[in-house]
Amino acid sequence: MMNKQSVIDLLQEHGVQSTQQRIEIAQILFAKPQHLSADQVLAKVNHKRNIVSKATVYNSLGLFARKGMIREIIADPNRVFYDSNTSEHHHFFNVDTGELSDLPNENITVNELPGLPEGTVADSIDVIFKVRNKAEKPSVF
Amino acid sequence: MMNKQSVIDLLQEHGVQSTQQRIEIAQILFAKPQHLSADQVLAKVNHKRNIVSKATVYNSLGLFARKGMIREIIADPNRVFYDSNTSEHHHFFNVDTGELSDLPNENITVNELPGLPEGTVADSIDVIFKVRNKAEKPSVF
DNA sequence: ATTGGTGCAAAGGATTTGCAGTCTA
DNA sequence: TAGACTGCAAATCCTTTGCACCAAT
Repeated sequence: MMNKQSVIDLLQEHGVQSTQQRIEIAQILFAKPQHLSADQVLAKVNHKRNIVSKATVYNSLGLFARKGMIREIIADPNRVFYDSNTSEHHHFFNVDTGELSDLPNENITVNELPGLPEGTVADSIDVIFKVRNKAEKPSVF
Repeated sequence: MMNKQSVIDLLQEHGVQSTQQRIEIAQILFAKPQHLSADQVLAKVNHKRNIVSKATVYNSLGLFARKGMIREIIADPNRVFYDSNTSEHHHFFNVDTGELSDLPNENITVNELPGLPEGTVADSIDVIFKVRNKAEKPSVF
């Protein structure tokens, strides 16, 4: 678990005012590289006692993502995941279980891009490699 | 606009029973290669008169996607897009406007994968290249 | 006739919002 | 103290569901 002072420093580096709740949330996120949904963060933060409200968790995660502290991963149509690992890498997404895992970056190459859409600049690239459980026989609807 | 008989054939090829509403929806989708959300499809289908209900649009889009007629694109946390172009290709997503556009496939290479997660098999790969509007100055929250 | 499809409205789940109270700088 | 942040509950938005009616084979 990242210590409190490191978290405060991290917040400041990213221009985010540090508050009790933001520190709690950041400590959960940066405990290790992981993918958590807002609800999962809420559950972890409030595991011991109720320290942070749902609204604040959502607000903080959105803020952290905008500030580049964490990365938003859109893979599951039902919820957004936040990744505390912002280094270049991509993801496996298990469509059966909804689990996300890391995909080493070396295996994906994006060549020179010919033309971005009119009047736009590159922001980021998300690669989602979808996998299914092997055992499950494909459901024949 | 794809004619009615072609749509009926397409449905049959994919093992989807053809009905009035599904034909209406498919005609919208396959009018041209495009990315539409459920609500956009609903609006287009019912442009003239109310022919199809919201539930049926959602059901049909889900069915078409499962059957491989169209492709589901998860890029915008707020809604799912459906792409009538199922050939190998990826997407640009403008985070400012929420617009999706095609990214020619040649520019992305996925090398051999070392290890998929335990007990899983490959399903598909989605690459979302996020872009921002050039003019807009980055908002400094 | 049977089975599957549709429509409606209500339910559901994730995320956001409004506003009063509280904390940080 | 002023401005920013938080908490709570209500509000929103997209999507799914339950169930009665209708259509396709």
